[in-house]
Amino acid sequence: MTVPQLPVDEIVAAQRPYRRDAARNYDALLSAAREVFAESGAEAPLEDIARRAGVGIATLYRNFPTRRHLFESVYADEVAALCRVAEGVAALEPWEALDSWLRRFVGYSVTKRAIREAMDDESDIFQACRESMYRAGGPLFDRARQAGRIRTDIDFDDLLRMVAGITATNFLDDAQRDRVLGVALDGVRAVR
Amino acid sequence: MTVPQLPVDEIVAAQRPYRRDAARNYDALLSAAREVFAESGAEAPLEDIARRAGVGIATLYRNFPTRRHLFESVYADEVAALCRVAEGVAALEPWEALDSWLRRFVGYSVTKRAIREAMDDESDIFQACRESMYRAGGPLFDRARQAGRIRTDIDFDDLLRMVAGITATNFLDDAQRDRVLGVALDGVRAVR
DNA sequence: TTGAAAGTGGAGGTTGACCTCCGCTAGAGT
DNA sequence: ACTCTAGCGGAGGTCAACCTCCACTTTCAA
Repeated sequence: MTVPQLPVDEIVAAQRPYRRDAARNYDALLSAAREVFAESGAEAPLEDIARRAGVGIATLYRNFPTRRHLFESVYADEVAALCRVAEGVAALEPWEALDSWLRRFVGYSVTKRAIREAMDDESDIFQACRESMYRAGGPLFDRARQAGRIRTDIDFDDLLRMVAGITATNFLDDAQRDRVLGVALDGVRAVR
Repeated sequence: MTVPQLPVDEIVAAQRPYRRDAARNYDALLSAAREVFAESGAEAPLEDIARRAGVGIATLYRNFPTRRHLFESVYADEVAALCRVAEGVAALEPWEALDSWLRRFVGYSVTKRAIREAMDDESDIFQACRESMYRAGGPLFDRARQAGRIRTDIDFDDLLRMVAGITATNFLDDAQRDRVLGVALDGVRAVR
């Protein structure tokens, strides 16, 4: 694979241990954490996560010295996946491409919701994530803007936060979330 | 005052104890809780809240048997305030009235952010809050819609959730939040 | 004014999450 | 195949939040 190496990917790769058993445990912990955080919120007992991963609590602490470290890794993992999606939609028509990428946020919002409150924008990992999002989605944004489909008084960061806020909110059902997101995005289109 | 009695007001009034010392402690606890939740998040130690209210921990538990009860009361208190605001803007031009009411959400979002994740839509209090919001803001919405200022494929619940999501999100500064909210609301206006 | 009833505070027992320690296991390199 | 080391598990000590209990204080209405 010749995927361009994004900041998140580097960080994720650097964290993953070398030995095969250790790497397996690391992966198991990461996906167990994603599930447990989504189900029980960001304050879920770390022991639950270790148990679900089929791993001792010590192994969890060895890989992720603090709850914060684990958070950041789960988050980085999801961001990386989201960035990969951006490549997949690059062939679409400008507004379509951006629009469909933004709508992918929904799938990742469960974890994000649980994670967000404990996350401050200052950490290195978070910076890397933000940077990655810019690289992945920024071109789509620029292209749509050049095509005249985006009003000029909004920037990419505005847009990201808007969508993040909406997708992280509870709705009655997915249809409502999509409808609301669509409405907000209509506001993003070029006026006139 | 001949303010129309909203569901929240009833519940808030019913909870407040009769005796003067008890009522004073109740109020102190409520505003201490609002502050502490805003500062330290929804998991803040209840003892911090009791201390800030200048009250024993037992008094807190007597008034609010569980953390959840306290949450709900703080939340109901804020909703009540927000509902009162809706009367104040009723004189404005239809879209202006709705728009300015929605923008008041921002002021109450700090607490809401801390509270939301622990809040499920099933509780009686939450239902009462929702009901109150409808009564307070629904007319503004209907009026704006009748004036042709709101697209017809969105309802009031959609709009509430959209704004709640955006206002509960972290932004670089207030200017960014306002800008993004404005963009989303442009989407809410009648298209064409 | 006074006494009954409602309310108060905070010490301390209980609970459960956190995280370390160390004897054991399994992978990597020769 | 063998060794040596990185990695493993989970028992149990530590710590902080929760919440109850009860002797004392305040309010209120008669």
